[in-house]
Amino acid sequence: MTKTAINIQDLPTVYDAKATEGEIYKFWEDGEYFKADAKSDKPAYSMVIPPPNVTGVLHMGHALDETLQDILTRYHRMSGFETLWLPGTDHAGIATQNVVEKKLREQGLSRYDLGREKFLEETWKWANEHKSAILDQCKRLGASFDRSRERFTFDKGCSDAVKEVFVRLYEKGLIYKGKYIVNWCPRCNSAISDVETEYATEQGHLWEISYPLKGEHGAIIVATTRPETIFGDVAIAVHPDDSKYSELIGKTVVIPLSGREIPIIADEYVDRSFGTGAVKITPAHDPNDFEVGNRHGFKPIWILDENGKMKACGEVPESLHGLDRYEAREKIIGMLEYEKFLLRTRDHEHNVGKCQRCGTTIEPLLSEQWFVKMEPLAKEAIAAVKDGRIKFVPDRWEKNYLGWMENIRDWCISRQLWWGHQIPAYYHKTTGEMVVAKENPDPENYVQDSDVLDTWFSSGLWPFSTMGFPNTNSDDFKKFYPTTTLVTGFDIIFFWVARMITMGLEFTGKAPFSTVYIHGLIRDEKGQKMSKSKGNTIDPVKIIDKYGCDALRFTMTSLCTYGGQDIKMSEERFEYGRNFANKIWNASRFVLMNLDGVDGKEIDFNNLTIADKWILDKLNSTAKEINQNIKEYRIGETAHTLYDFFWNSYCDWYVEIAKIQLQDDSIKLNTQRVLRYVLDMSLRLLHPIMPHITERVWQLLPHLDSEKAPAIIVADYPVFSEDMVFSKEAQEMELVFETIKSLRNVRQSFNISTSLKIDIEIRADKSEKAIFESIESYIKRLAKVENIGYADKNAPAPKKSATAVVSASTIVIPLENLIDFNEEIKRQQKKLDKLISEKKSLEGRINNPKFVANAPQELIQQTKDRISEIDLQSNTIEKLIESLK
RNA sequence: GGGCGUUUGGCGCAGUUGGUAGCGCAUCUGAACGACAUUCAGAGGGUCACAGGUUCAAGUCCUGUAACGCCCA
Repeated sequence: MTKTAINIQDLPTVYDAKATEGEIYKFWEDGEYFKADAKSDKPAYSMVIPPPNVTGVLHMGHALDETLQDILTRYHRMSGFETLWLPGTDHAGIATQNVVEKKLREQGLSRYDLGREKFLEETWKWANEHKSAILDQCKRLGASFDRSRERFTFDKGCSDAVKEVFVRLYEKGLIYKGKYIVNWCPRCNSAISDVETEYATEQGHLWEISYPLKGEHGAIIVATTRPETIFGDVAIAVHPDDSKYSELIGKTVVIPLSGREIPIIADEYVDRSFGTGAVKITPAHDPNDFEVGNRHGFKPIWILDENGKMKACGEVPESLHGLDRYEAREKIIGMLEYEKFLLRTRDHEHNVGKCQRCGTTIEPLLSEQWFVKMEPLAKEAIAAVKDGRIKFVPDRWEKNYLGWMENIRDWCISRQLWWGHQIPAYYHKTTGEMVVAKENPDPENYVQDSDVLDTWFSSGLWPFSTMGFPNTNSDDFKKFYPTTTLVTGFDIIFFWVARMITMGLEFTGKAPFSTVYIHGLIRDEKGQKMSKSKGNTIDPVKIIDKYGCDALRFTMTSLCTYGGQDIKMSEERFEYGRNFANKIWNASRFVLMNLDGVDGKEIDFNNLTIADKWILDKLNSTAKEINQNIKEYRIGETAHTLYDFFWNSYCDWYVEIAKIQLQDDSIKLNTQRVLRYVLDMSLRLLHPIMPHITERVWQLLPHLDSEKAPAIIVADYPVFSEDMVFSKEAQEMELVFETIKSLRNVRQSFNISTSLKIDIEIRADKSEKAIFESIESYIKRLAKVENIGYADKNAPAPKKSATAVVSASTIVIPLENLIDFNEEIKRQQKKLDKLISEKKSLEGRINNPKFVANAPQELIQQTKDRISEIDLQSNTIEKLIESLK
């Protein structure tokens, strides 16, 4: 990594990301630059990573999320903060258990064959093997997180925090155990929470079934989407005001195929317009029916088991025992039809709950579970967002969050799994008495609850369980909690963000972060979600191999919008970042190759050319804009601004001009200093987004004697400086650009080869003559001009020439034998038309008395100035056209 | 049903307080050069979904409509 070891001339002409990035990352690791110091005096900036699942492999979503966090981390590290980005992984209860069970199945085993203890051993083994794989992959992304603080949601510290929180919530009455209808996944064999249930519209049927009245003729017709549950019916309900059924209320009917007798009841819950207006009540298998059942004091009857199969119980006909719910449905329909109980079958579209993990249709099941009482916790979580302690970016997500929080439902936290934090509740073996405590009070006589907690319960503690909680006196907790920013996708606002906020406020009294930065999701080029099953994923590691990490980062970043729109991604888009990295590389090569003899002194401000001042001014305003953009989380704009500055200002103009200035011994040294300075500052500005290439070049660059930083990663981030404002020169440089562009345009219009040098005659306006004289060398080189002459502004327009009207002046290019005058007339006419239409619209304004009365003075003046400029130019062009005819 | 988002050149998208529409890709034309062909120079291309309204002035603010997408019920 030392400068002397490298011969600048040997640097490859194409940037080799692969050869650079690993080496640079190691350089940072060896230098321990990612390590945060809890004892530092600097103000803290901290962030915790949204812990990826241990089961996961790095995907584009991580790549984006981690890149944005790394940008913020690196920016703050360079801006004087003691910066901690804390990495870790999530034990991912169901997902991990599924993976290990699948592996067992391949060996013909189930988890029950192993038993709980052995199964957990296996799972731990698997988790330990995979725990860090995804974070290792993040190294390829350049992630500058502090691996010495890496955590796992199931490690000792996090487990202690979970127990502490569970016990305290229980003691406060905020955790309770009870029998309620939960979303049950028959495949995962566990309860899941409301947010883990997704709804999909499905084409189903509505079956109308006749329940005969007991002891008399007649029947009541009930419409249902789930005929297989009739054996669990405890009543038929109708609306109390439904005259159709009023005389049936209180009568008894007989359940078809089973013969059990149930009453007809009245309940306002019934929707009269749905089906026949009479519904069956099955409290054990439907959430609404459960409520109705409770109101009327019915005992629920279970007829489906945890696997979604018909129970072998007295209520269910023997021929159906053990049948899967869908098989049973088919069979029951047949039986009902045969027995003439089925009156009608209609198509019916309805919403069906699906398990978010495996897509299996949810079975609402009445069972005993643990819940967190959310309403009391939500109060503070709502207040914290409303009063601004926590800010969402973009702010529209605030509404989304508040809407959910304000209608919060209790959180089912128990899962019938083995992999996870086992619930710290203990039951007496004989009396059944329950004790909730961090440790088993008496292992001889008490057994622990067999259920485990929802993974998100531990994720909800992540910002403080990782900082030492429950020990709130730890150095990390004191220095880095609360964290500053949380960066994540909108898809886990409810799952995770909301829960961290409630838990953080409850247990630390502080909001766990002050800003939640929400970005969009990465989709494929058609806007579809990427998924392995669809086969439309893009592997970030492959992209890094092919285009380079910095290219990946820059491309992704540039696609972020302030509104957090989803990003449509296709592989070709990474060429954008790769090309930019290559541009940086080559501009740097140019500068490095031209720094021979440069000293370690600062720029001499008394010996600056107009171009020097322009680029310094431009750099300065760019730095200002970038700092502002990052502070406002306008990361996409940050990328665009830097791209534009570096490529279009520095490379396309300043470097080209510097080539001229380097030929002039009186300004050579200072030009070298400016070249170096602007490159150095550009690299720093770019570093958070493109860390590797900027560090690489920075290490090669000779620095000022006063430079203290050993690496760009810890160098000062550029900020706006009053000393670097050169408004006048920046304005005057416009003349350079306009002149050169016009001349190039003339050249292209008349097919004049670039190898042919031309002469020009400038008819300069008084105010511009001096500037033209000072920029002659630029014009000569960049527009391939041999001789520059001057003439009076009002001299007659010469024949046989092309003309460029630039600002208040006119440039004549004599083109004997080279020019087709009809072409020139056409060219000039086009420009004239454009000016005239612009003038027309401006005049429309200025002639409107209301505009003059209301518009800001500055704008009025601007408009007037522009009109006179147009007058001047169009006048010149008109005369020109006349003379050409 | 409620809420949110999107609709801008062929494609993908920017456009922060209202002040004459920008970028990348693609297209067309041309290319001397010791940083770079992953490059350079030049050019063409948009009645900003639609209909009203506010304003001197609307892509931008307000109302409504349509299409697509997401979240919640």
